[in-house]
Amino acid sequence: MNSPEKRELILRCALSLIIEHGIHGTSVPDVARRAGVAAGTIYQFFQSKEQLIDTLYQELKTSMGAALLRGYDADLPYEERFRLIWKNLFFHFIEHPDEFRFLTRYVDSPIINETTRRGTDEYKPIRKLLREARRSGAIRNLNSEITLALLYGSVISLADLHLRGTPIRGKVLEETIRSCWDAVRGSAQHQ
Amino acid sequence: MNSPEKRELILRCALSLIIEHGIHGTSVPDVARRAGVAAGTIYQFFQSKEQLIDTLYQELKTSMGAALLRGYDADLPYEERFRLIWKNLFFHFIEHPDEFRFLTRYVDSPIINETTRRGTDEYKPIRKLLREARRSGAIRNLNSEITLALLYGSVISLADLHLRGTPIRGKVLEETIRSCWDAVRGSAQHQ
Amino acid sequence: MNSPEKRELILRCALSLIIEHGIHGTSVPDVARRAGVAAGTIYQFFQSKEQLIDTLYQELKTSMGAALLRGYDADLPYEERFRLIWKNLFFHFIEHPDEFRFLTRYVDSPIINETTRRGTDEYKPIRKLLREARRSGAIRNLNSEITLALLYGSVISLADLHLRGTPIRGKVLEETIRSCWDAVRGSAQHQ
Amino acid sequence: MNSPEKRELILRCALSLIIEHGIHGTSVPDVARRAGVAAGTIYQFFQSKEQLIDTLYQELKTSMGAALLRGYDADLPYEERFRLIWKNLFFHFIEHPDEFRFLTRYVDSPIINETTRRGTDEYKPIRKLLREARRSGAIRNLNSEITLALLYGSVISLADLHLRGTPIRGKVLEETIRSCWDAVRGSAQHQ
DNA sequence: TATGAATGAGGTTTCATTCAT
DNA sequence: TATGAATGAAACCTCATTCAT
Repeated sequence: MNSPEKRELILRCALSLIIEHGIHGTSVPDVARRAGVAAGTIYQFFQSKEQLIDTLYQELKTSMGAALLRGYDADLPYEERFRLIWKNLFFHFIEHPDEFRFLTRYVDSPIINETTRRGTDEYKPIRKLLREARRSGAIRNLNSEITLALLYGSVISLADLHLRGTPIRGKVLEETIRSCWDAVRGSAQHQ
Repeated sequence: MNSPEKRELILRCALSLIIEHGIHGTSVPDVARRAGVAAGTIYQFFQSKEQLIDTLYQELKTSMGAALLRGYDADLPYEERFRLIWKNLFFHFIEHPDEFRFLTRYVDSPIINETTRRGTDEYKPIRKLLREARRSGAIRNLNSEITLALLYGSVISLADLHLRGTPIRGKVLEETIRSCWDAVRGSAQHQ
Repeated sequence: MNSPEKRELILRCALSLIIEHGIHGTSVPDVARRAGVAAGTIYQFFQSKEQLIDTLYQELKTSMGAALLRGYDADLPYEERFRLIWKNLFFHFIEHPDEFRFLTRYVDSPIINETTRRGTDEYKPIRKLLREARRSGAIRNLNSEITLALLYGSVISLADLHLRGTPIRGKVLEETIRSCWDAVRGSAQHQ
Repeated sequence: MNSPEKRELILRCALSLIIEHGIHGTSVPDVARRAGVAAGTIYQFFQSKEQLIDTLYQELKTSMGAALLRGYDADLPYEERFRLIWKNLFFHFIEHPDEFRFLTRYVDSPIINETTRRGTDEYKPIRKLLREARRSGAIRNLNSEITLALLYGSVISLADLHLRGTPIRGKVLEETIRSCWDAVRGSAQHQ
């Protein structure tokens, strides 16, 4: 196993342990044991436990940011783009539950470095989309930050519900997305 | 200062420290120092640090549950009731930012006892309201769990936004609530 | 309840708790709870936990010393006196198991004050008896300290056995005492 | 220094400190200091202070059990076997005073795990010897448990006396052993 | 580069003791 | 005199981190 693979393995094992027992309940030797390496080896890749967690946070956020824009096409109608992003985020979350839990649980944690948390703005393209749509009158005349919060909040909330055992798929999923779109669009004209 | 007051003080100091430094970053002596008592005194009121945190969680959840239904009147139209609850929750959160942060940050934390977390169902009256409204055709034909998630998720998300510096009040607040109501109501008939 | 009675109650409760959980496992509040007094009250009678235990040790040793000589009569033959003392000690121990356990378990404990442990010599009359008997040729020609150790060791050992469930009474007890007497007397002439 | 050696060192240092200051008066850092290791190191070898003490008890009991039977030969006459065992135990105790103190002081302590205390029966071969000797008429017709208690009690008692400054050796030792043998043998026939 | 035994600072918790009531 | 809440020193123990191998 080469170095990048080992690094990834350590991060994955840290993630699963943290989801199970919390950051506080996960020791470096625990991570080492699950990854099948020595505790010291972890310090070949990460300066400290904190930095490992920071790195994990960054990578998961980047991964989410990439998923967000999968198949994005600026030529599609606003509603289609909204639906695409909503679904990209939703499916990314429910297909990677540990990443979802980690990102939402620790987003505000003092354990995550302030600069890491700010990091890059994963939602930049969405902000742009929302600003354009608003200007064009395609969606409700609301501050884009608010619209983004409504969008993001609804996905988080429903992914959580799904993972807790209320399945959201098929027609229910479609109706749910329509509901979110109604919130965003308001009584604005259709494109 | 009598005993219940001291107990409350300890809980309040624990809350503020946990918001600042996380549970992990808050030691019992830290809490004691801020509360102006000896470390041992905390163990007069709580069996352990864990139980202190559990108690905090329970009390904040109960307090939120009470705020939720302030002024609730089953004779009001559905939309009014929805607006009332939305605002109750929103104002409770933005007026008690630490409680808000604590409840949302640690809802899923392994630090919170499983039985404590389940506890009583604060949202029971809302579930009932949503079920009735759905049956009567006043809102979108969506599983009440989903509607509740949309409602709760939007409040969380917007309270968070507000506390991060994007003020939501006045007309913006009204439009935001209308947006959430649109999501819930869908194309259903007005009452 | 007057003061001396309360003092005795505290000592008795301390004794029973110490036998159950050890000195280390018995806290002053524990003793207070069992005695039905406040923790602070114990400090009206004893300067410290250590001094309470010292006092307990002293009183139990004095009580044992008194039991030892019950019915002693210097005019009796040596064997009779030996039998009397052996039985006095044996019955005192098996009738007061907690006192027995405490005295034997903590005789050498660093918890007991050195001066307390030395204290008065409970065995003085016995030493005298053994010296006389030895001089008179009635018992084996062995250092009285050794004879005393043999006597005391055998009682301890058999009281322990009895309390652990091997009953020593009736003819068995008689034969056992005879055995001890044989050890002490040796091939010396009968009186 | 390799691991087993370090483990043994820790046990030996714990033993000497416990004899000096009691279990309660011996802290884990104390043991670490005397052993020249860090406090945390002790937890590499033992799960807890309690388990360290349990282990110590077990090892000393095993060591005593081994000493007991040194040179044992079932072909020797009963008296010789009795003398051998008596001396084995006596010399083991006076040559390892700390082990002797520890074993006798804590045999009944609630600190020692119940299962540890029961453990293996170190005296099994002696019980067998005593039963045989009794059946063959070589010793007094007394329950073997009682005879064992007399034997064990006398050794304990005399080792204690010796260690307190009354030397028992040479002719005195011989006479003392004869005394114990007289107690056991009674008026039974010589072999 | 990888190991894992060792470290020791710092955590939680206990409990003998005090003192205002 | 009696109380028991409060104290805070000191206990046990964990675990992020280091470093000789």
